[in-house]
Amino acid sequence: MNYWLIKSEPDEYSYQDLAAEADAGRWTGVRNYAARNHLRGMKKGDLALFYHSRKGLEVVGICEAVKEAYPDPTAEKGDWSAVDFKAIKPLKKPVPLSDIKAEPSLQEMPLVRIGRLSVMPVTKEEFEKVLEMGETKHP
DNA sequence: GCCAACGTTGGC
DNA sequence: GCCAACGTTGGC
Repeated sequence: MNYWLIKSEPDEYSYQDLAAEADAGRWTGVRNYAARNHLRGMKKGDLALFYHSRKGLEVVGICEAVKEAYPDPTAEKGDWSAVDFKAIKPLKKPVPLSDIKAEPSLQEMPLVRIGRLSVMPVTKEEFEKVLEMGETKHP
């Protein structure tokens, strides 16, 4: 079991959009090699924090990988990957980036260190700490 | 809207 | 193969 954090601009694809999907939502559009390689490392059943970038700037919910990396159908050329996720549960209280930056145990997260990375691994400890800050128990 | 950080591209 | 220039992302 691995843990991840995925980012999306809520104007493009929000957690609410993912939660509204009948089955699972397709995570496409990654055009960054580091992020793509992380996508390919995901296994079915892995859990991910869903973060709203640009607008919101907060972790809003938890989702689960239900289909492992496959060729991104939105990529006209190049070697890119997509992963399917389903929403598990929203956080009772979204955890803003400012709180993550203020939490000493979360300073090593790529979210804090490498702002532009859109898919990143997080440790079990980091994952659970964010859930605790969002007052949601481990699903 | 601006600017910093990072990745990618292209000239040499 | 190096490095400068450019483009994109994302926080502020």
